[in-house]
Amino acid sequence: MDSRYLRAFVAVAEHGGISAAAQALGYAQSSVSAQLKRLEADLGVSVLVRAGTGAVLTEAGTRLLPYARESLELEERLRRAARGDRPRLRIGAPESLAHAWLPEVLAALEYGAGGTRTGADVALTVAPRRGLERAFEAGELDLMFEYDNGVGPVRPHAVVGHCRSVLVAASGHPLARQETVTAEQLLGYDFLVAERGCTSEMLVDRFGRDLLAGAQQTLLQGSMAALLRLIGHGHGITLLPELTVTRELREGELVELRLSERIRPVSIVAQWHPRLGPAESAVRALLAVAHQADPLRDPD
Amino acid sequence: MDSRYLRAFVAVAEHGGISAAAQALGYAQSSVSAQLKRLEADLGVSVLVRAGTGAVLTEAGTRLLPYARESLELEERLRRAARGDRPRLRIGAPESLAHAWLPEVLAALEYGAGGTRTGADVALTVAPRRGLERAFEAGELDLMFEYDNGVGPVRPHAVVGHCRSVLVAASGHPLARQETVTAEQLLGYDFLVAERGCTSEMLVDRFGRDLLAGAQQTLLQGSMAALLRLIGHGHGITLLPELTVTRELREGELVELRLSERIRPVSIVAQWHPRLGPAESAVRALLAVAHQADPLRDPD
DNA sequence: CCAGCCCATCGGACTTCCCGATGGGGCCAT
DNA sequence: ATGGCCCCATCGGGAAGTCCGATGGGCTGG
Repeated sequence: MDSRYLRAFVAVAEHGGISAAAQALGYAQSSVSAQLKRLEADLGVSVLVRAGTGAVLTEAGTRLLPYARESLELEERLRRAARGDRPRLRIGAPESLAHAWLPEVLAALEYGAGGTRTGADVALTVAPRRGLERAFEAGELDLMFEYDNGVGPVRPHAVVGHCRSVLVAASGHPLARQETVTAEQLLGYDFLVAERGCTSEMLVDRFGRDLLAGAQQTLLQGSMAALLRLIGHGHGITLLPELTVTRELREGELVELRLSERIRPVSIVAQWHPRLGPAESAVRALLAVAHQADPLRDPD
Repeated sequence: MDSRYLRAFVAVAEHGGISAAAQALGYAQSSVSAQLKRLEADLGVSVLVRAGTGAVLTEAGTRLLPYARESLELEERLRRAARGDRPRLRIGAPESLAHAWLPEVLAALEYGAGGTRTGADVALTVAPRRGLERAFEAGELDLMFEYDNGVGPVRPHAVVGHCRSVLVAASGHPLARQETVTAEQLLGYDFLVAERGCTSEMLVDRFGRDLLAGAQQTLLQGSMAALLRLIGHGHGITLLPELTVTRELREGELVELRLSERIRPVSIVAQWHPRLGPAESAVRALLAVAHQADPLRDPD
């Protein structure tokens, strides 16, 4: 099996046709056509249906595509490993972690947890949870950080930290003056949701769907800074991991609402591919740093 | 990059020489020699040092080898996926789990958790912990079960169950007559260790190294049945997850010693590769069955 | 119904691939 | 030391693969 065949197949899947794929790859159309024919002969199944308008994947082709992508991805890692290049570590994280926690961890890692440089090229991708999971499964990420709030399908993960969840608002917010705030009182105020799949699911988990259905919600994805600025100007309240707003609380830009019910803390979890190769040691160093920084860690 | 090159390289690494590799692969010696030359030209590094007695891997070759193996492994999965074959699920487990827990889970899985057949070809490998981890990282296992007793390096994993640890002995054992047994009293008796890395580490964790250093230990790996039979005949005591000896305790073949100190329960954890493809659904069904069967599960 | 696009196929030039044969070099027993 | 033996690289030739441009059939939309 030649990876050129897989490259051709992926290109056809992405460009919608053999001619377009050939142009993208720098081959003649007839060459790509022949490559796909050989691929199909090799696999023993037909992976494309040729039509007048282009080519679309058969069912077998749909099954093949993720494997083809992974195979090309692996070949890339293989070449890097053989050449002895610095390992590449593609990290994905939700914005609330990228905003406040991850930079410190990465900095501590790079400036040497104990003097040892990790020697990995880090590429950080900030995206909402669903996007991260998709990218991770597509092989576009080596290491992914998420929150674990106990909902969603079980996946292999390693717990790297814990964090309280806090309800925050501007210091001038009406609720900020109260000694305690009940869940029902929240209904009257605009609720800014930073990340679907984290904050909002935590709320559902805690208060039931009713709260979200009743409360006015504003979704503001992609800029934690903008969301916090909005909150700081008195536009609503939000629920976030404490570490995301540590600075803002310290500086007095935001205040924590004293909710009558305790909100369950979330775990920060990491997931990575078991066979990262050289990048594995960088992951271990990074997790060690994260573990050191965990304010709620068990002294086990 | 042609996978034939990688196959040739792996064969040379495994057989210690080009001639032997060629014979194993059914090529002429000169062909394998040329393939390796092309591989090195393609990668831009030399991966073998040729000697009079054979060929050994260079440093680059050592880095390359696991990637080459994974690549061939992936190609195999790719072919199966494209052909639409039943997914293959290679499961690894320590013997204490294979002895009593895993068969029930697999049976419940196969006879349909809710009527749905999983349609996966299961291959079960029973090996001690270290062997499982090595096999898993070498890509020879898709899914691995282990105990988590909190020691060892952090890895991504999913908790699938919990289990008490019990000290067991024959009903006629001197300690079996006592109302409670202290840790010091154990020192006088032969201690049968089933699996390095699980039972023994649990003991170290609980009682400190001194107990193990002081107690007479007998290591009996590879046959849980033989170990339990020995215990049943009065030859020593052992510490095992309760589920391993559920039947023996019920039948009265073994009795649980009532230790004065509580022994921390262990978690049963699973680890699998994030991109299993079609086998993923089989894993999920299996974990659901395991979760149902967990006697100590949180009603979360 | 025709222009335009897409894809399969063909023939030819070129390269790659594989084999058997040959030869150099190290290791070991004689 | 030296010859036998094994290992590997290289060479030449035949087979197969690879790529290209050209050609033609089929589908689509105007």
